[in-house]
Amino acid sequence: MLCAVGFDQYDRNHMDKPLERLDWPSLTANVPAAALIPVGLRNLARQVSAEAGMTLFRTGDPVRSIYLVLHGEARLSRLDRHGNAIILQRSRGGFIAEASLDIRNYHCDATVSESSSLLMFPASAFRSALESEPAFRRGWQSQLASEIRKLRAQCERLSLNGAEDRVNHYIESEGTNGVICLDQTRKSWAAELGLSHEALYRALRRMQDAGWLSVEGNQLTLMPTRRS
Amino acid sequence: MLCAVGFDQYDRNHMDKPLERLDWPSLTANVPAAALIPVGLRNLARQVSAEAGMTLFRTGDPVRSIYLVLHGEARLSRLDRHGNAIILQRSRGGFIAEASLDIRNYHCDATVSESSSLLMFPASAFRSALESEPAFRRGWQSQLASEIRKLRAQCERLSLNGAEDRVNHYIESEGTNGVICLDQTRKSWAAELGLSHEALYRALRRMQDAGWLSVEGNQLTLMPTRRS
DNA sequence: CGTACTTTTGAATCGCATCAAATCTGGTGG
DNA sequence: CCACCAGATTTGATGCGATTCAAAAGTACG
Repeated sequence: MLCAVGFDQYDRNHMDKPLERLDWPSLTANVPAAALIPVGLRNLARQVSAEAGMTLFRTGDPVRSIYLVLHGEARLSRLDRHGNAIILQRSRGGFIAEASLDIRNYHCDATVSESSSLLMFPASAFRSALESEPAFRRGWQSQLASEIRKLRAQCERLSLNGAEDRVNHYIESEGTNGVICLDQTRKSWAAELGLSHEALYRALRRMQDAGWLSVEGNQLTLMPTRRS
Repeated sequence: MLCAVGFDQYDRNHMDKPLERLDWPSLTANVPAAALIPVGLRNLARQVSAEAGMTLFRTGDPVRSIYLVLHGEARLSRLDRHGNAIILQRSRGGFIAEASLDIRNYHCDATVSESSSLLMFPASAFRSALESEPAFRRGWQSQLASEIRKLRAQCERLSLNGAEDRVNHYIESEGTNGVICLDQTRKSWAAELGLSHEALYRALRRMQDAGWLSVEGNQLTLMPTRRS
């Protein structure tokens, strides 16, 4: 399912929209991270499209570009010893693999999980802009710190024993006021929670039966009556 | 076991060594992160000592200081709904809670797990130094990125199902060439691995019996014969 | 020497992973 | 439009492994 060639080779043939057509102001409504990019760096961006399953880069590839997901979703993953992919990051409307900016080679694989459009920035120009643009740099540091907090929450969640506790923790930490609208399939969510999809289905069922959770399509609501 | 007052109040009575006595060059041998600190910021540091169990700050406290662990160990933790502490970070010879620099209030508790000495930097001066000192800023960004990679490895580990797989992953990713010297008790390590301490003991036993792991005190060695 | 904590082993229980299978869903091509 | 297909969703049955409770032995520290 994965593309056999790296994105750096592929995209030369598939760059579809000239960059001039990019409506930057309206872009930043859906992709707040785009607002950070200074104008000089914007002009060096290449806009690319990718189909589901395509590979952006692989473990060991040199870090030449920084990717910003405009629409769709990109994922960072690694294979465990049994060959199962473990998802390390999921980005919708933001950067992917921010932490690779200061290393030479990637430590993970990055793929696109649905039809997506992205911006690619040359890594060297990206680093220079961070040096010369204080506002950009502050925003970037803030992104890194925010990613750290998110990952700590993920670790906290994965160290909970029960499936129901993980669901509860996810909704409370990733949602707003006990409500969340899932942006992925349940199967994929199960993997993010470190559960088999069957275990997740059953946990959701139990929580509904206990009157603890309300499910309407992709919108999940924790009932205030039994919130911890 | 936790100290009833915040560290900001406590330390005024317990600052033991005048800062002048700090031997910065020799310090950086054990605490590489200290080498990043520009001289101007060094002079604003307060050196403090803390006994095992003392609290540095609590969830909700305003972020006034940045802590650097010189000797000993500091931990970032949160309580789950059952009242069990979950360790989110463990720092020996480095910064603690780096990601809190750009937020107003802490999201975790920080405690000292053994007799330790630390440096406290005023958060505002720390932020100014990051603005004005390019080398310091680069080092800091690199620290943040490194913390992200470490947390991703931790998430990857916690999403492995078997106890033996987690032990194996820990030694391979935190150790060097399949060898690691534990810097904590096994009980504490078990919690970091998301396991009960009994499960960890049994996993270690099974791995030894299988000739897969060699244990000599705190030094664990994965046998090359059966490395994945 | 006593105390608190870690280390270690045992036994019972519970929950999740796994395998299996049926249904539902969205998207594709005839 | 309908048939079809791949993948997601959902439920059931089974086994294993981790948690839990219990207890003994070892260890560090005052």
